[in-house]
Amino acid sequence: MPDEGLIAFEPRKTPVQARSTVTVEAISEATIQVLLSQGAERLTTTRVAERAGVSVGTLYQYYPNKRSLLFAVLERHMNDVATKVEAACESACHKPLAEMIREMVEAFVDAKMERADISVALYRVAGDVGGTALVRRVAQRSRKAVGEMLQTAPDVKYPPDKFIVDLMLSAMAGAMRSLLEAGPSPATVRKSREQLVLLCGSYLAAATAKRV
Amino acid sequence: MPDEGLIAFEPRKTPVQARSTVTVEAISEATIQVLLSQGAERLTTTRVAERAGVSVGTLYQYYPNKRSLLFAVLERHMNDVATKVEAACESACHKPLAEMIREMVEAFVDAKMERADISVALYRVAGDVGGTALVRRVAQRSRKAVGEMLQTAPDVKYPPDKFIVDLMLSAMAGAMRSLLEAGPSPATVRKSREQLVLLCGSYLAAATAKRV
DNA sequence: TCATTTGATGAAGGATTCTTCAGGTTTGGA
DNA sequence: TCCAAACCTGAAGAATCCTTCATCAAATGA
Repeated sequence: MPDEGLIAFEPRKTPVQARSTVTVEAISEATIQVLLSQGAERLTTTRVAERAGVSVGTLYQYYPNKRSLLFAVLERHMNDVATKVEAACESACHKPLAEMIREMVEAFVDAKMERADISVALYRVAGDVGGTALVRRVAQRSRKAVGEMLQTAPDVKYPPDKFIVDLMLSAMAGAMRSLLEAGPSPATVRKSREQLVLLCGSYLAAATAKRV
Repeated sequence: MPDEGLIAFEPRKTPVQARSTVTVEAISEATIQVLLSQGAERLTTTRVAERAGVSVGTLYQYYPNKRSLLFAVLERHMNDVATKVEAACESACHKPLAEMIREMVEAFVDAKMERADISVALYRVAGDVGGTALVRRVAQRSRKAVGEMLQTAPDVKYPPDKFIVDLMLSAMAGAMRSLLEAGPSPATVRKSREQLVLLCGSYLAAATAKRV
């Protein structure tokens, strides 16, 4: 495993004036753009700064190094998605299983699509940057939320264990990734959303039908 | 999109003596090792050569550049997996749907696990190197094989369209990826294999139950 | 045996990249 | 108005990295 965690990831300085808040936001956005237009290999601190319309020095005032920049962008996006999934799970408690799954899946798909560009861009760096660790940590949040939601389903005899929920979520994420990377039309997205509901729904129905 | 295809990917020279065959194999293997131990960012032609026990010059005798090296390793692995899935599909023709799915899924899981290290290593470069394009091209082979297999199922009224097969395969691949990256125990692999059969099986059963 | 082809070497050129820092500009409040 | 804090700049040092090529070693087969 590549050494992770040995590098300072914390932001170096927090914006206090409005001016710098704009700058930091611009850098964040530029990171996505460069990632999309040039790829991870050609992503350079200088290039990001240029695209953001600031100098490299400015970038290093807020991020101690390149990895921390990528890490921060990745972290923000993943937290956004996880938060929305959690909210959906909360609001779907005590409903029938089928409805639960629908609301959860649709929240996930919508969250991803809201900033499809970010999602696609980040697939390119999730491997480095201690990405796998972060992905797992955030995935666990979703797993927990889904698990707790399922406990409250009136029509579920044997609530599935962590393992099953995990598998379902990773399958859903995998299908979503493949979809996003293909640059789908709105119609395709709608259809995929429906099919993902069916995929997760039929699996969970089968997996909760009898004791495992 | 990063510029792909503008670079020569073809091997520069094909081994003719036994000596060089060994060398090329060693380089290929060293690429995996470096990828696993150092990560994509720190993968260097010099480092790969060193690990392989040869000099950089030798590496460049067979691969015109770094990307072609990664591309070749990625391509070989994906073709291996796709070939095994195709074989499974062929042998499962005319059987009941449930059996088809089982054989296909198990072939996929086994193929991935056979060289789990390679699979994990390659997730780290699939984003660059024109990987997404390659992944899509190879995925299409599997999709075609699965689609044709399903045509012969005696208990399927409405054979699913490409779209559905695609979604199922990407979901399966996504779950498998998440599993592999977690470094699973043999027991976990067995259970996952079973659950993946259930996931794909219940989805396809649901998706072929009525006209879409 | 020996000439030809194949394979291997690794120092060095050329190009990028990450990161710093000394010095300048802008902002906000006293 | 004026000063201290916040913010920005971009040239340049130090470290890698990719790739080539002139040169040497091994194998092949006639």
